[in-house]
This record gives sequence, structure tokens and C-alpha cells, in this order.
Amino acid sequence: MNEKPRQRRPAFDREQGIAIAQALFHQRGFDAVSLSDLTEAMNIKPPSFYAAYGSKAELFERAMHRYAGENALPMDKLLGPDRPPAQALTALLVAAAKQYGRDRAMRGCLITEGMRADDPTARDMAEKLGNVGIQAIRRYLDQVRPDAAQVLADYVLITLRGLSAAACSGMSLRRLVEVAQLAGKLISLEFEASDGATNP
Amino acid sequence: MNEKPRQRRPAFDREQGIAIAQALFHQRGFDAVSLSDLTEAMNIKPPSFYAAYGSKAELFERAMHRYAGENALPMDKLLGPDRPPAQALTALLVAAAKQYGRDRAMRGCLITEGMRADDPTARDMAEKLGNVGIQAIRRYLDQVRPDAAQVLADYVLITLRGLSAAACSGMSLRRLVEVAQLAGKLISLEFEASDGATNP
DNA sequence: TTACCTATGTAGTGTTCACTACATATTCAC
DNA sequence: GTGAATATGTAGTGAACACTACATAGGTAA
Repeated sequence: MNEKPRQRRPAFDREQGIAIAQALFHQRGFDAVSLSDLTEAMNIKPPSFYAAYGSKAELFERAMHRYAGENALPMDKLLGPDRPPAQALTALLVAAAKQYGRDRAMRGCLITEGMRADDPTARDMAEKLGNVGIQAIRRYLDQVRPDAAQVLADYVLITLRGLSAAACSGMSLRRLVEVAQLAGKLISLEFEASDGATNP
Repeated sequence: MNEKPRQRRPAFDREQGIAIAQALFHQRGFDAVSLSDLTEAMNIKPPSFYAAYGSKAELFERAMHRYAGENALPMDKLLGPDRPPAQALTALLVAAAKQYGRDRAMRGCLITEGMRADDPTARDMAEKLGNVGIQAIRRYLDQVRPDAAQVLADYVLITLRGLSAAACSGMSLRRLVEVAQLAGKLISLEFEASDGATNP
């Protein structure tokens, strides 16, 4: 009696699913994105979701990796040895500010904000990934400013976290960049003050 | 047949309930504290909760007000006209760092972190309360540094948000205070540099 | 004592959450 | 073409969520 055959579309694009998840997680944060949000956006059903990604947290990790791959600040170039340290750190902060305020719908840093998820699994994943970037800054400062590497790395980290948080709260790109430039300028002043007589 | 009469304890202390809620919200954040967490900690049942506080969000607002009343930074004293502006701002940042890292279980700023709640009602309440403090800083800078009040206020705000976030992630009190002192010192350098010849 | 009002406990409401058992449609190697 | 492996849709799971209808106990004032 009018047996409608079960419909099934061909296999969906898993990489595109990660891209969709990345956008959703960046817009709303891990906790605020539900499985039905994800499956609706990907146009799949929950079993396909779990067959492909294992769990919501695992997909979040993949999305963060994708984000890091395509959006991560080019530390190697920004913190290269061929420019003055103060200038390199300023460039890092300004680049971060520009990225955090670029897209009106996806503000702040996906990984930095992921560190505040309520879900402990997702939070740990984000912290682990974020530490990679922090340690890159720390290594750089160990080389160029070994006397104050720790406090300077903490200063940069806290400025980045503040920039990301302010971006999420809607602060304009212009203001974010101005603060990043000011923070960089202040580092320069500190370097000049403690440098003594290396420059004219 | 063994009809156990319904037990009922006398009316509970509503103010103490707000204090309990303040602690829970500060430890875990608005979204991560459930109604059963609250009613269990207060040793009451949900109907008593709603009779007393209206909703979870309204209790959060009361808890933030309580927090502001007992923990808010004494802006009037910190930003008084009797001390150099750079010193006043440094004192503000250091006081915030000390408060954010003081209690091992209740890190960061309850209101600042409340601005990131997923619940839009709670988030709006926190933003409204946080703006009061931000505007106090802005007014102060309008008086002492009218030429750069906006960017300086944004800088202080972003540093405070970064300090709160880092505190929540477990950064030690010592490191938080060191960063606050460095940020304050950098502001001093900037003030001296732009001051020209007001000081010897 | 008695009547009344408020706040309490019991016991739910419907919704949403992340996640899954199972049968079947698609796909691919051969 | 055919069989096997795989991923899909249907339809649900139990748990947790914020919140509430209702009867009754406690406190208060006469």
C-alpha cells in the first residue's frame, strides 16, 4: 500500500562537514552548537555524523586543526630573526587583532575561545592546541629576551586573550587594531628603555 | 498505613542563597551551573527556588550585584585625582590581577566571565553590569588623557579581560600580577614619552 | 483557637541533549 | 552481474535541562 522506498543520498563530503562545523563552532562556541545544529547544517542524520566523526568533541578537534591550518598566525614569518623583536611582537599582535575582528560572524579565536568551553574534553583539546602557539612565542622570547621571557610571553598571551574576548563582544576591528598597535608600541618603549645604548 | 507526614523545614535564608549561588557561578560559570546544583547547594526544592528568585538568570543577576558590592575594585580610590594617572592605572590593573588570582576555586571576574555565557539573558545582564566599570575608566581617562582616552580605555579593558581569562585557565597569582605590573609600567613609559617636559 | 497566607515538598511537565540499534540502500571489487 | 562492505535513514534511548501544578505544612494575626 503505497510503500515509499527509503530515500538515501550518496555519501556526504566529510571535509566540507568539518568546514561547516568550524564555522558553526567559531560563530557560537562549542557548547552552544548542538548535534542537531551540526547535522542540520551538514544535511545528514546523527548516525552518519557518528560514523564519520566519532563524537561532537572529536569533530571540534578536527575543526580546530582545520582552523589552525588555514588561519593560524604565521609565527615563523612574524617572529623571524630578521626583524627587531619589538617590531615582530607588534606585527604578531596586530595580525591577531585583524584576524579576530575580520569576520563579523566569526569573531575572536576559535581555539582561544574553545579553552572556555564547559565540556572538559573540548576544553582540554583547545588548551593543548593553544599551548603550541604559546610555546612558539615563549621560545622566540627565550632567544631574544632571555632575561624577561616569561613575563613578556605572559603579557603577549594575556593581550591576545583580551583581544579575542573583546572581539567576541563586538569591539570594532579598528579599535582592536589600535589596542594591538598600542600594546606593541609599549613593548617597544620597554625594549628601548632596557636596551640602554644599543641604538643611537 | 504508615502515613509519613510531609516534612518541611522553616523558610530558608534568601541572602545566604544568593551567596551560595555567587560562589557556584564564580566557580563554574552561569551555563555550567544547573538548577539542581543550586537547589542542592541551598538545600531547597525547585518551587522554593522560583518563589524566591524568579529564575536562574535573575538569581545570577543578584549574585553579580552581590559580587560587585563586595568585590568590585574601588575605582574611586584607585583612580583618584591625587595620584599620577599612570600610577593609578597600574594600581587598578594590579588590584584586578590580585583579585582574579586570589581564590583558587573562584578565579577571574564573575561579571567579565558572565559576558561569555551562552544564555543571552545572563550575558546581557553581565554586559550591562560590566559596562558600568568600563565607563568609570573611560570617564577617568577623558579627564586625564582626553587625547587618547578611547584607545587607552580599550587597552585597559582588554588587559583586564585577558587577565581574567588567564586566571580562569589557572595562571598563578604571581604571573598575573607581574603582567599587570608590566602593563602598568608600559603605560607609564607611554605617558612619559608623550608628556614631553612636564617632569624632570 | 482559628482562619488565612505564604512557602514548601511531591511529583511531575515538555524539551533538548548527545548518542545508538537496526534494517536497508548504495557502492565497489571482482 | 553479484556479493560484501559500508554508510545511510528511521526511530528511538536514557539523561539532564529549566521550570511548574497542586496539595499541604508553617507562621502570623485575630
